[in-house]
Amino acid sequence: MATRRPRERGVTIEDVARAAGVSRQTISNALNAPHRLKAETLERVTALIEELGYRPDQSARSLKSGTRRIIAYPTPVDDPANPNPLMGGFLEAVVSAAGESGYRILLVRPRPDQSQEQALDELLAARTVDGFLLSDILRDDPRVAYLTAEGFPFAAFGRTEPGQPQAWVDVDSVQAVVDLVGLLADRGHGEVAFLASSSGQPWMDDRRDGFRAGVRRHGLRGREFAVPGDEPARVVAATRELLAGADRPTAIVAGGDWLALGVYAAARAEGMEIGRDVALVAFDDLPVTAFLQPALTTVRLPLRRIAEALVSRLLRIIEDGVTPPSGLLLPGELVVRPSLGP
Amino acid sequence: MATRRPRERGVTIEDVARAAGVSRQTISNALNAPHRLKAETLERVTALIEELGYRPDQSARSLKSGTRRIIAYPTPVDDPANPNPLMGGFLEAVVSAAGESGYRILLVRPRPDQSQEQALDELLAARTVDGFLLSDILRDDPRVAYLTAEGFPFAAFGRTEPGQPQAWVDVDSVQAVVDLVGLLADRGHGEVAFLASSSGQPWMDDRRDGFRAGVRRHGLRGREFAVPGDEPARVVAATRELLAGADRPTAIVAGGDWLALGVYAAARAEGMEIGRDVALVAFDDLPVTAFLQPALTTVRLPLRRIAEALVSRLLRIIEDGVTPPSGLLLPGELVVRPSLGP
DNA sequence: TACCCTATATTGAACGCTCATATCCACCCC
DNA sequence: GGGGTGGATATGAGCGTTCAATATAGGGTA
Repeated sequence: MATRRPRERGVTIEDVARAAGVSRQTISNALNAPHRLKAETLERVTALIEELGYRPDQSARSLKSGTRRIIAYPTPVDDPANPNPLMGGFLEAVVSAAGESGYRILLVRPRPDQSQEQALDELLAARTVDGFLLSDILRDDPRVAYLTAEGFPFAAFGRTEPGQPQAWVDVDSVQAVVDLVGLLADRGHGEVAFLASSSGQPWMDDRRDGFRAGVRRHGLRGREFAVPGDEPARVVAATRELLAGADRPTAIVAGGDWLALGVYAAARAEGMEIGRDVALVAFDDLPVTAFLQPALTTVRLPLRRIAEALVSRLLRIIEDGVTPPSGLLLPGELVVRPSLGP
Repeated sequence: MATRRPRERGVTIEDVARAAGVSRQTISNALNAPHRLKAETLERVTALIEELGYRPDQSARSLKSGTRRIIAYPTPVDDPANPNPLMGGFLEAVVSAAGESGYRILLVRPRPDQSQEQALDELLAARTVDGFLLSDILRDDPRVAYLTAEGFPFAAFGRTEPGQPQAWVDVDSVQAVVDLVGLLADRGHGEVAFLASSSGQPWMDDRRDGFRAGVRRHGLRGREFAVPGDEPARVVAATRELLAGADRPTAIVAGGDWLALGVYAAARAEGMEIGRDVALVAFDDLPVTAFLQPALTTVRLPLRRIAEALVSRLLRIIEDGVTPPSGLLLPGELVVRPSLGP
């Protein structure tokens, strides 16, 4: 471990107290309980705090109060071949929502030699953070199990198991896909296909379930195709096969916009036109799809609301010790565009 | 402010000391200066630490040592119409690189009523972090000016001014674009156009400079077009105009892959084919471009190396007080694909 | 034997803050 | 005038750690 230069100490509460001719506690009160001070004292002290640029040391405050005002977010591993373009926006929303309440977001990632639980444990045991925000929740997620066992505050983007704290927020993907299928049924499609990637993203299951439910509800004939992996070449190849087949569906529900991009490419290669020869609907509303012609009908995730709900639920647990009795399911927003056909 | 339940205190150094029948300091040494203990004692204490699950409280440690082992990263504002899909990968690389040395990344964002400097100041004055990692550096960036004035450690992804600390890392975009233009010159193009967005991203200037230098070097005729903003519709419209014009260029250098997406769409609309009717090269290597046909020639950013260099420079400053004498310019990686033409 | 040096372990203080408690003072009531 | 009341401020302690200073023993050296 390298030599560490202790950082030059800043102005402390003692400095301000001396300068103001009052005690430490009065300064502390000026910041934490202003109503306890005489108006005149408060004004004088506040001016002095401002002038000296005093800010309470976060570590000292934390040590005493046991509270860090920091939330940890284990960053999902980002597949370089299919990065999540919504990550930036989601993080931004989370950081803003947390910031409103004076909390900050700490990014975490297990070291190569560490399990996910170990990485969480390190923060938890060292009392570095007040709670965790989890995303990309798996069935039987080990992180959820661990935090539940420790009784440590967390909120999850994605559903937790029945026995666990229901501090989750999720998008009602099932309903959203049912609605998408409904749009297709309205336009007279009878033969629809679902395109999934088999690379095991947890959310794909819900979307598939939504497809099945939608097909059943509207009495359509539904088939399911799995693309092995997310690489564009494979997606395009698999989709071309689907489009070139004899029993070609009249409409495709893609499990995500990323897959839909492959459908556009495949259709072009096969000399077909989306919206005319085959209808296409998808999920995620990735901004890049705005370059597609015709524009893609898809489902937009309410990222801002998700972030706000996650943070507010987590803070309820941290600050008031109240765990929500049930999860929160937010609706996806249908964005109807011409790929749906006439 | 809401009532705060102090978190249940964990096992402290005192607990371990009592259990081991030694003093606090011995436990502290076992972790921070193991060589000072007799082998036998060390073993016994280490086992006990493990058994009791003791982890030094980060706040207490910070309070005493003045060091936080946390680096702040002000999250760039993400334009929802053109989010940065590389953000996730960059953050991941930064988090990993910092994690290697035991540092964590704290995300920051000014509150609506705050300036950027104020947001930094809040962390700096409250001694919440040891240093800053900045990206999207502007000319005369106020954050750089502020941190320089405070003498506070920072490293920047993007160049700082001559008078300021040269703790920056950047991609040699100028050289990369010169190389791109070289590729076009090799293939006999004489009439090339540069497509920039005028929404003021700081990196666009370098790319434009690279274009100018490349054109000069290779004796080509170069024109420049500015797209007003990043919205796909505008990009496509502007590009169509360019392609439909009488003096259409034979090759286009797009200032970024995002703009190149618009060129593909425009070419299709105009009945042209990229690589045959017009050559196209761009910058960023966004993963989505893998769906484009023909594939795009572009420049890949060495994000992992950038992240590692940034973190190692920052830690040098924080831990050893050594500011690098000059910035680090990393080469972009040319990725040649068929959009370049035969 | 006296002295110093090294290896190992302990003790007291301090980091900067906030909590709980104590003090002071003016005022009011009977 | 004794005693209570309440507002404003001060004091002491302690959060969990590490640093500096100090103790103790054993061994080598003069």
